Amino acid sequence: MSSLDGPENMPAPPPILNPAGGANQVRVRAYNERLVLSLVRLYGALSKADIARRSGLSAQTVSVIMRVLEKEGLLLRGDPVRGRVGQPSIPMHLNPDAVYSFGLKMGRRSADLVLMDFVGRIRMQLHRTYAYPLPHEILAFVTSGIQELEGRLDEKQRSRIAGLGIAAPFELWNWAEEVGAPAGAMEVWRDVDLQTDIAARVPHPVFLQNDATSACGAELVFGVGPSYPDFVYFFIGSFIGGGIVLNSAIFSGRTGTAGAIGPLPVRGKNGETKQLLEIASIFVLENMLRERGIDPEPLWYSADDWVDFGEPMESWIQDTAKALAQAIVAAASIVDFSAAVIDGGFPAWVRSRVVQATIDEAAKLDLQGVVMPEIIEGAVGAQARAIGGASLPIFARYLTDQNVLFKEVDHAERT
Amino acid sequence: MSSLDGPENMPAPPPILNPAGGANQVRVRAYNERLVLSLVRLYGALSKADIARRSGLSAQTVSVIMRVLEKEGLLLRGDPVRGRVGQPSIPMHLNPDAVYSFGLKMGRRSADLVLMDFVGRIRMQLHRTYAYPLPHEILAFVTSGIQELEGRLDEKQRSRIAGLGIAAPFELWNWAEEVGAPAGAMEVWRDVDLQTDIAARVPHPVFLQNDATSACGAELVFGVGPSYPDFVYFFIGSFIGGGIVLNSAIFSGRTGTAGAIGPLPVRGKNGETKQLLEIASIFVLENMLRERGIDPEPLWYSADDWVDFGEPMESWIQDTAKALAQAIVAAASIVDFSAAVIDGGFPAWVRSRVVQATIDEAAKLDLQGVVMPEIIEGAVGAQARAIGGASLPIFARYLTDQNVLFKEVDHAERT
DNA sequence: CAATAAATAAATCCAATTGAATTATTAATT
DNA sequence: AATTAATAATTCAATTGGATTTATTTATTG
Repeated sequence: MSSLDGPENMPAPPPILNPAGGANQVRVRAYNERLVLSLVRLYGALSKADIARRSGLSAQTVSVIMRVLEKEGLLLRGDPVRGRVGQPSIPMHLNPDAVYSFGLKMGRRSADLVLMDFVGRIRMQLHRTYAYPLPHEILAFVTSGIQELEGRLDEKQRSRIAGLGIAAPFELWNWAEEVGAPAGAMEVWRDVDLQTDIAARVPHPVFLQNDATSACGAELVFGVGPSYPDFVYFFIGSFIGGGIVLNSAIFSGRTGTAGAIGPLPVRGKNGETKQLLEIASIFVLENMLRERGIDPEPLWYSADDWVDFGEPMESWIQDTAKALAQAIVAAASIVDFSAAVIDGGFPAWVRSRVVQATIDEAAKLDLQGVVMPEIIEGAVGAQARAIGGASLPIFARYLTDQNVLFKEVDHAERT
Repeated sequence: MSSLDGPENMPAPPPILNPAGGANQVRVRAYNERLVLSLVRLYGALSKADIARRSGLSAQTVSVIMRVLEKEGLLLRGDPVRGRVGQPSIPMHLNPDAVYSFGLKMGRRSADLVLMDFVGRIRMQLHRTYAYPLPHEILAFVTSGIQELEGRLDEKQRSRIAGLGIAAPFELWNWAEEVGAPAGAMEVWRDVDLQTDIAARVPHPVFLQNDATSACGAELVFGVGPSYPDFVYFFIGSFIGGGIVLNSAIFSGRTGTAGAIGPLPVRGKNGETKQLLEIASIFVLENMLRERGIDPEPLWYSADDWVDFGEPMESWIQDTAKALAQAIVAAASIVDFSAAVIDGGFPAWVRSRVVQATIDEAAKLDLQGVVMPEIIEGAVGAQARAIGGASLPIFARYLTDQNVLFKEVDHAERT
């Protein structure tokens, strides 16, 4: 009954535990430094004494660590806080200019390259639209783009670039026709290893993650994450995708596709079973517009700048909300998420209407016994994917997403 | 857009990070000791050099740690392994008698008390059936039972008892009538804190966990866990319940009910929407038997000893398999589980037929785009809940479920 | 006997803690 | 207004304790 009946009949079980799990002083210091930076990031600004209280470390230890971090330029001291008994505390905050990171969002209709600083602000960006993406064009965009953006930095700033994080869809060759690519044009992507190809042309560490997962990560770090320890996330782009946050950490799963939620079966308008992505994707809206003779191109110029497309958009929002509501109930039946977060490559006013419609549709469903999550808007917006991508190099090097000492980095790194 | 626009407009975000997250030497040693024990447990037997390689620690460190653990009686040395060049290695394994632990499974129809050893073998057990559980009877059963079992141990053995782990259903008062309890009889449970009440009467640390989650934990540790890093688990008791394993660790969620899966909506025989627990629970079979004038009592005498109930059981297995198949597809759409594990309070031959029927039913569903998990039988069996309960004190004190240094224990401990 | 691997003893290193001292402030009292 | 007490932040110096490094011993194969 048990697999532990003794050493003799053990058929050498596979190694599941992290093989490099041991702890020592060097790793402890590295971990504590990341912990300090992460606490400062989470709270915006904290004094040494604050950090000592929150980390459980001694004041002396924190003092030493933070002095080092300040000397390295990662932390800046703010104005002393007076008004309370005792020596005034000196809040320390992240130096926004201490670290920069590139984020590349590559999509089915457009690509974005952003330069993000240490506190998550976008400092520069480039945007490009296309009918469909081709490897050599993407490569050219990212290499020339990085060159251009780096050209606007001085030597010192360039030395502070932590790397490039790519947010890209998996299996681009699927559904190529639905987005209007010529048959077979996307097949080239089957043999492309974007991470390796870009790493060969860029003098920085390169990271890669699914685009929706990246957006979810941005929401976790810069959006509603601090208020919700776990949530299911939907990002409506030309295709809908998603992500899952558990215990304040991205859960990407064995195959990296956890929370993909695109293929989730939902009941369509006429009672037929459809996949979520066949309803709640912007390409569907695009096709609806085209059918009615409306030019859909403005969808891709700038996500923050849609015009009101009237009836067809109204109809798309309704369908999308119905499908999202069902997906949320299904997810909530498996895991007791505290929130369902909805964002997308569209303006805030569209997002707001999608969310409200989803709340209304969810109320119509049978919720007996289900712990329903709060259905809320994402706080990051259309650039979430690029921001999430740009976060990858920073987190890999300076921050910790959880209080885990020796977690294996689940996104491979190439230098 | 970002929540990090500066310290001035931060409304003090809630503390999500573990407040006691700092690392120091004492904790490092405690962690490394647990890591060594966990590696030995996982592999059955390992030499010091093996542990050094697998943990990444230096040979000397491992040597010191394991000598201490051997001195404390937790590890035993096996026969030297010769046949290879160099000094023969000495495999070390857990001393089964180093630690004992009580496990109490309290259900709607029966209770079990087991004494488990350090390697997960049941050494003694008591069983009791009832029409429905009442607090004072459970308390009497556990206190007298522990007294009786401890009486069979000598003084030295008694001193090695790590604690008592309780596996019990949440919200016992729900569905009371369906299992034949008189209306209102289960209401008393609303005000009972079983953990506290038992802790007051038992001289050991007491832990509490949902019964299905406990069974899932037993499967993770003593069953298929070593072969599958993540799986969704179903335990068919008088009510069906479940659990979720992610990254080789139990995920119990914010409210402790993740993977409860009982209220999952599924389509019933006649196309109507039902909750999973209304179909795939043993109480349903019990009622079917009673309707046909068959005495259902043998269901509860011993889970390993059912008679073949013929047609009604056949019909129940079919219904159950249909519902389980739908639940598995729903779960797989959210998380890319590598397996769906089915076990229950019934004999292995029933489990085997349920699993085969579920595999057949799943094949009939639309699986387009879904990463389907392997549907397999649980390896632990009917006692999984009690074993999982008994594991709680052992894990809390001696082992680590993941390579997480300072995880907060998610089951409260009372001494 | 040479090569190899396991195991361990001794010395060294390093980061966290402890305890005491310093500094800067507010609060209370004269 | 001046003085004293209390409090809190920060840091210096000494200590602690566990991991690593280096070197040695032991046991085996070929």
